Amino acid sequence: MASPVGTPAGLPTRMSADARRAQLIEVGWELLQSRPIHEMPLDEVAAAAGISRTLLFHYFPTKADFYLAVVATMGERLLRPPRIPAGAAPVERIRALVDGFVRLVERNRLSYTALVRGAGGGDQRVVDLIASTRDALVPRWLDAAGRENASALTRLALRGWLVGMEETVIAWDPQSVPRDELVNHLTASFLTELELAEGRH
Amino acid sequence: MASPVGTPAGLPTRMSADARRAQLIEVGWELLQSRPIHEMPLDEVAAAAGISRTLLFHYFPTKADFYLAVVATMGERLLRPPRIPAGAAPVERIRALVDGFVRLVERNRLSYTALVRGAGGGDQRVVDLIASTRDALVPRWLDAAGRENASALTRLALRGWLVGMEETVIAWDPQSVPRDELVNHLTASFLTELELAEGRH
DNA sequence: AGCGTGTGTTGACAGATGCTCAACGACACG
DNA sequence: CGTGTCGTTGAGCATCTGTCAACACACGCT
Repeated sequence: MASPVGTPAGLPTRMSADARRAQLIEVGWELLQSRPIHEMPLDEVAAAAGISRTLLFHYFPTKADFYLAVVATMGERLLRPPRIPAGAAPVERIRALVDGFVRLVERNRLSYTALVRGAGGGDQRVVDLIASTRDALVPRWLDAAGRENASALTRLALRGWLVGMEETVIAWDPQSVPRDELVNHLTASFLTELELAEGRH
Repeated sequence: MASPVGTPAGLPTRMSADARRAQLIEVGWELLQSRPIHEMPLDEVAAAAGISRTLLFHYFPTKADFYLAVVATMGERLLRPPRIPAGAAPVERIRALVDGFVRLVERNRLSYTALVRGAGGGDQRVVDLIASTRDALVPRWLDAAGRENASALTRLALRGWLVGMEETVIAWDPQSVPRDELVNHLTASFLTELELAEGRH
């Protein structure tokens, strides 16, 4: 067995509770990127961390809890809101958000898909987590566009638009569509969709 | 145990191979609507069908194979293309497609979400199946809009749009957004998105 | 220093589930 | 009536999740 992840050289096994938790989440995250959750035995997580399986259950009562913790932690880390130019026009601010997301996927394609893949994993709490994460995104984008008090239709439509954008960027092949073209289109698409939804509320 | 599903009264156990396969898929489909795949033990499927677990493995070599068969069969049944008015204008034809999908979700919300939920189930073949099903949808919508030879960006954008629409309709709450408003918006949104994508290819 | 308490840690065990194997039995056909 | 094909099954194996009781190391108290 290779030396445990997150420990200097396999020697020290005893850790503080917080450090252990963090390490386990880190290890789980590594493994999750190469295989879906139900193909990831806790045995392997424990082995990769250099501890016994039992200890894992000491920190996370069930496998689902562990999975939820991993997804929640990494979701926060990945979706940390990008900086948007404060004084710029709405177009530029939206473009910044789009560009930020495209860059996110470019850099972490594997991680990101692994994260979203979890939505179907089956655990209701994970589904809810992803749903609420998406919900939280809508006001942020609305804010960047300089809108407030959006109608129900607007919020619904933008939520759908965001999911569509996710899919678009993930399915995007840089060889057939240049990056600029993608970002331009998505930016214009968002603003158009917003106007359309607001125009008839 | 209740009388097996798909048999007259629990009496006859022996069936033709095709009938048995169909019955098992039907049973699996019923159970899939109330819980995700990995919470559906094959024991229960077998019990619900009134057969032994072993027989299930006789027809489907692995659980994943069984699941794939269920998703494929039901996907075809659900996504049977709706009739679109032949001579009508593109707007009306797109509206017909949108309306058809909304109705589909209205009638089979549970089934539909159960089906898509499988995307994350982890089996690569199921993921591919759903992806290719979505891909196949793009030309159909393009066709209804009277477009051909779409650019790569157009196809990519519309694929994303379709996924966004899926999400929108599933998340739609009829109490806060009237049905007409939803259909109108989605119809206009599609056409706008199409124009936008084509305008700069 | 000695000792006890808290807590990180573990091996052994139990229950569930995917999957295999060898055999049984009913129906068709010569 | 014999024979073989094929639907069917019970028993068994391997893997994985989750439990339990006990061990060991650190720290506070006298």
